[in-house]
Amino acid sequence: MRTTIRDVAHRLNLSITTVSRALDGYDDVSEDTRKLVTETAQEMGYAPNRAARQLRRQRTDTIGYIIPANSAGFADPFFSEFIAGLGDEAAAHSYDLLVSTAPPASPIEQALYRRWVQGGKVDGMIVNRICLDDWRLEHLAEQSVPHVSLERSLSQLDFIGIEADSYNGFLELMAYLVNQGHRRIAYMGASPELKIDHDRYAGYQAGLDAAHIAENSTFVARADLTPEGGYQTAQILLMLAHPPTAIVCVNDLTAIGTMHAAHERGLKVGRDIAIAGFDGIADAAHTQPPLTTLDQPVYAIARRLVMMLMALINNKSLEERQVRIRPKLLIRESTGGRMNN
Amino acid sequence: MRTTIRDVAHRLNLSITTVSRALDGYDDVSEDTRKLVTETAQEMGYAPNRAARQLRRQRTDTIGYIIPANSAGFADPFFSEFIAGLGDEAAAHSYDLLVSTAPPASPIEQALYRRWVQGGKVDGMIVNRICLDDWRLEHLAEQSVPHVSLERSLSQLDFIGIEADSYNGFLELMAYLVNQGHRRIAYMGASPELKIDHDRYAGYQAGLDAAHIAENSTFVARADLTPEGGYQTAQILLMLAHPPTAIVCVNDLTAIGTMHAAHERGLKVGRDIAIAGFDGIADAAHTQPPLTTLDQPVYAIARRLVMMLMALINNKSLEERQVRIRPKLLIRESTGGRMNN
DNA sequence: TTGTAGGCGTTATCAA
DNA sequence: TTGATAACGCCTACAA
Repeated sequence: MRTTIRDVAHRLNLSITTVSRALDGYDDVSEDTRKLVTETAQEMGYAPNRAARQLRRQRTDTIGYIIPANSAGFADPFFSEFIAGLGDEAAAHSYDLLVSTAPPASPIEQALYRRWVQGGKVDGMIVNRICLDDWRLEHLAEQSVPHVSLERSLSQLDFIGIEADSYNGFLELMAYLVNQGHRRIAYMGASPELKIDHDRYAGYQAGLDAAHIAENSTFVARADLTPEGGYQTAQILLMLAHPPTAIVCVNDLTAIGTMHAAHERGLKVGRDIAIAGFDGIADAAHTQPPLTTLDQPVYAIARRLVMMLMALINNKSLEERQVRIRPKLLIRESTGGRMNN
Repeated sequence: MRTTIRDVAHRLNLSITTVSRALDGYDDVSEDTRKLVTETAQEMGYAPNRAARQLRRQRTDTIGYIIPANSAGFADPFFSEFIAGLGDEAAAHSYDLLVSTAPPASPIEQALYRRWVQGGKVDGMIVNRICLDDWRLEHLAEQSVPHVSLERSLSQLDFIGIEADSYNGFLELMAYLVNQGHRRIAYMGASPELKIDHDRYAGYQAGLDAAHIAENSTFVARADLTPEGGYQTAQILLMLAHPPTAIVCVNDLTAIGTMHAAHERGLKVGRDIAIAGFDGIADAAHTQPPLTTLDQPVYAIARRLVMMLMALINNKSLEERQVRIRPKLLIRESTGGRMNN
């Protein structure tokens, strides 16, 4: 049996009330008593039972995040960085982070939401990998569960969270490539239901438009955000009779796979073909050649999301309900340039 | 207010006892009642309050894992894969996974353990990145909290978990390199307190020994498991008057940084220098050139760890308390070979 | 400054 | 087959 507050109280011949208040820092307890209590509690290895506290306080001091894992054994550094950010910021508020994985829109995911949200296992949720039409956001809004998201859905009335300005990021990237002389630029995206694909594709199109280049449908391909998917799909693009001279990818992992495919066909990336990604994962700086990418501060974004969620949960006012972050174009050798970084 | 079991009972003019038992699948409740209850509960969106259930049952159906994050903004794909494995297997047992991050052996980490373990927030713990002398394992054993670990410490009396056979893996890798004609082989490790560094370094030494090569202390370097660290540290090795012709790295990220440094000095990896890693992260197959590595099935290991922990928590018997996994040598172009994969 | 007592929502024991 | 009732450990009005 673990030590409870009763044990501590009993040892000191005090009431549990006094012990409770001493430990919680109420000011209606004498300094001597407080000191005695905290020391004894420490010594006995007492820590308040979380379940009991939760039941009583009607809050869990826990937030939840479900990793949208499509395939078993996936491994996007984006998530380790994201989770590290969530965990660190949560810990800074003495909150815990509950994590699970579930394929998007699967029954597993729905069961999890039920268990966590209806069962009061979490006080709020973090959501990402948003779809244009996303049941999770609707569900959470309906249940009035505090939540923040990275990216927003179209149906969302009152969006609270952060979004990357993918559109303008891609526009900038496209302008850069056009400026380098590229006219045959391909887009390697992800599932078109994803908000990020939607935005980045739109940025791609706008970039073509601005340069008065007609869109070529054979230059639009979609993979699954993994290096493997990028590798496979890039092969198709590269086998075209008139292949592209540049490929912009929806994320870094896809770009890494794409580079691999290009190398394999004997192309020198950065000279024979330009390839760029999105995310700015740590690896991207160390690929060969280093990868041009639209860098977004994933760790900082995660922390900021938790800060926003904390405010929401505790009914604090939010200075900004919707934060827009412009990714930073890091030009490296994979697109031939050496302008910075 | 969320719907409670009372609401359901009230709506059906039944006692909460009956509702509880109907939902939990006891057989002393009539089929009609059960059907009625489950349907109504579903319709009302009832899910049992977790805190109350935990308090009553004295178990949380939750396991914990603390990511040993040394630096902010780290991002090792090892962890996303590991966490995905933990989450998936936990979910398969209807368990939840509580995650946090803390620098190893920091006060933050200790406070977390206190909150989770003493506070009964988790039923068991997963531990990895084991140090030769690891306070976490001692603490958990002392408190008799169920736990399993990836790797073991020296002080551990009764180790339950999985360990990679790093020693023999490195031995095999060294034999391969020697066989390729390498005599000047460097070791790029991590903190020597880590069990993985200890084992892999020992394997490196044994490999030298077997080939009757004297150890050269300038060929032993240590980084911090990141690409950045590998990059920095490799520069030192490569600037030696007589640099190594091969570098074996303690993990893939370090190897990626090392490759970067080599490229930067104009070396063609796989021809002018051989570089190998450990882990088998997905990226490793798509680096340029593809990275030779000792592949360990991280996702499967994570799942297996949770299975073992489940057995421990539920007092089931464990067929194997200590599992040893031999990593698989994947020879790719970064060491010049093309033998497989 | 300290103590008494009620209840958070469940599950389990016992009685009907 | 069902229902009343007592905990689980904690916090907090209220009383002393």
